[in-house]
Amino acid sequence: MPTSPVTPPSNPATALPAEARAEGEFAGQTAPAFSPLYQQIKTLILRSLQAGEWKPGDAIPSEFDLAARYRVSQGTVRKAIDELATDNLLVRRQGKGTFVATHAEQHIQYRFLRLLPDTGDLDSQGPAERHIIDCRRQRASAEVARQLGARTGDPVLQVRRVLSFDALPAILEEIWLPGGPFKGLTVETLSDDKGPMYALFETQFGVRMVRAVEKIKAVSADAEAAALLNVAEGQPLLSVERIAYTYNDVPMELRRGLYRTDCRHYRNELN
Amino acid sequence: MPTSPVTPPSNPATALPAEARAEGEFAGQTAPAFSPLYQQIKTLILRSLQAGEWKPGDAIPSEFDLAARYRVSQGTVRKAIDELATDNLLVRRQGKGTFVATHAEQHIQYRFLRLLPDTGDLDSQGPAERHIIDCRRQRASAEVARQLGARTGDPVLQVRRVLSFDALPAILEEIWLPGGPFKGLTVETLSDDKGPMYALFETQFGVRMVRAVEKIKAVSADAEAAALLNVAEGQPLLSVERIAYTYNDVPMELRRGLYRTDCRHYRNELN
DNA sequence: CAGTGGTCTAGACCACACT
DNA sequence: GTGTGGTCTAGACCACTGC
Repeated sequence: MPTSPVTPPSNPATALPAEARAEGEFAGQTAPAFSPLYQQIKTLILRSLQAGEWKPGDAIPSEFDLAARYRVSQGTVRKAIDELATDNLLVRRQGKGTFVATHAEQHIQYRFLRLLPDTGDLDSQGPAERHIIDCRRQRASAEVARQLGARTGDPVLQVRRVLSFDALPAILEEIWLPGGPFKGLTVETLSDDKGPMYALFETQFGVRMVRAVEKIKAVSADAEAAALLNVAEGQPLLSVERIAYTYNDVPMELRRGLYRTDCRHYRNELN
Repeated sequence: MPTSPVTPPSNPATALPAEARAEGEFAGQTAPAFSPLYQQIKTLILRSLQAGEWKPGDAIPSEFDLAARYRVSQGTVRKAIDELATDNLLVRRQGKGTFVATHAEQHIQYRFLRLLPDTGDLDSQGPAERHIIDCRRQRASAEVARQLGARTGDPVLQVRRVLSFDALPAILEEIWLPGGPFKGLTVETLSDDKGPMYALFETQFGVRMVRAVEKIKAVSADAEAAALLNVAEGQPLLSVERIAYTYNDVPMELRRGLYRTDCRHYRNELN
């Protein structure tokens, strides 16, 4: 950073180098509208994350370095990073640095799974046993395509599996993944892997799930679900339909789970 | 603020006036541990909220005034308020001030209700029609007492009601409230009131619900629920058990809802 | 216009982790 | 010790609201 540190206070928004000028873009219809500097920095960092400049688990440059790179003050970078950290895209560790969030090496086994034992104090249930039922290449139905932001007939992978806790089946899941990003995913890949599926997606396919939206209903077990979950046909089950998104709100997974809730419950905190 | 503005940088934690010294307290067992200034300020503001110094809907003093009052810089107050705002305890309005969050005059009809129509674009469903079934004074069962943080046999109020959308019953709720804080609550109070129940709690009883935790299960409709919700007995329903808390994590309401999810779903966002 | 929150800066110092 | 994030300050200026 040869020039700036002592530059007098010019308009900082226009003082940004080409890389940092997220303001101009193209401004299709709506007026450019004012966007604070730290928001622009946030966008730039996000772009680097998407582009894979820093991979999950990596440390990103220090706040000071980033401030120099974007020609802003450390405080401004800090505010940008703060927001990315509360979105769980980055993780700060005092004294060490700021890291790209990752599903691997993340102690929480299942990032988005909210099913807890009714009695079990805390997460005292052992690790889930996973059993893949099948993994098929197929074409997206209109419904699946719509939810994945794809077109009807696009290639998709369908995975079905059962999760058990203490040898008791608890969850039957049906998962759809877009064929492109997940080319090469097979039953073997899934079966051989230990650890969360989302960690596998990161390391093998470079796809990091960032957030998800779920639609929950109560349904009756049909014959197949009843058999696989070892309950009577017609038993009430929780149906959890999840769409998971990568960076930039791109949907990358559709998942429909049927949860047994006779000894477990879906826990949700409301603020 | 006669003295400080130019005071040299002494230890700010000990430079606070008596009111602001949230550090010392009594430090029962654990070492006092370091807590940043803005956390202490946050605690002090919280205390004023609990004490009712500023009521829901009121504006609190400006950041500048609070900074003077606590003898810290505006930035420190700002950070404290920031956190309280993201916790939904305060609401910032640029150019106007910072206000105590309230359920009344809050455009969102139901703060904690996550049930949405499957198709209805957005919140296009009309306001809910409410029908109180009964409201009884009784003694807390062991189970209810435990969840409300009370003792078995303590006086509680039990309310049952049905919520309907477009004349179709959708939710059957059973609500338990501690007798003390809600003394004087009657069927009439509830029936006469229009607007969210939590708004009534605020204005009539000075109880503001701040956060809640829900346990969700799938269950079968029993005869009574089936009749009230106009479904066949045995139909799957969503059971939503909610504990709502006021300031300081004090539980103030236990609520068990049975939701019809044939045309609606419980929506949850995961980050 | 004055008052409020919102952004940005620059510099000081603290707490923590590594080496 | 060096380098990182974490806290705190003080002052400048911008954007919004309402008189």
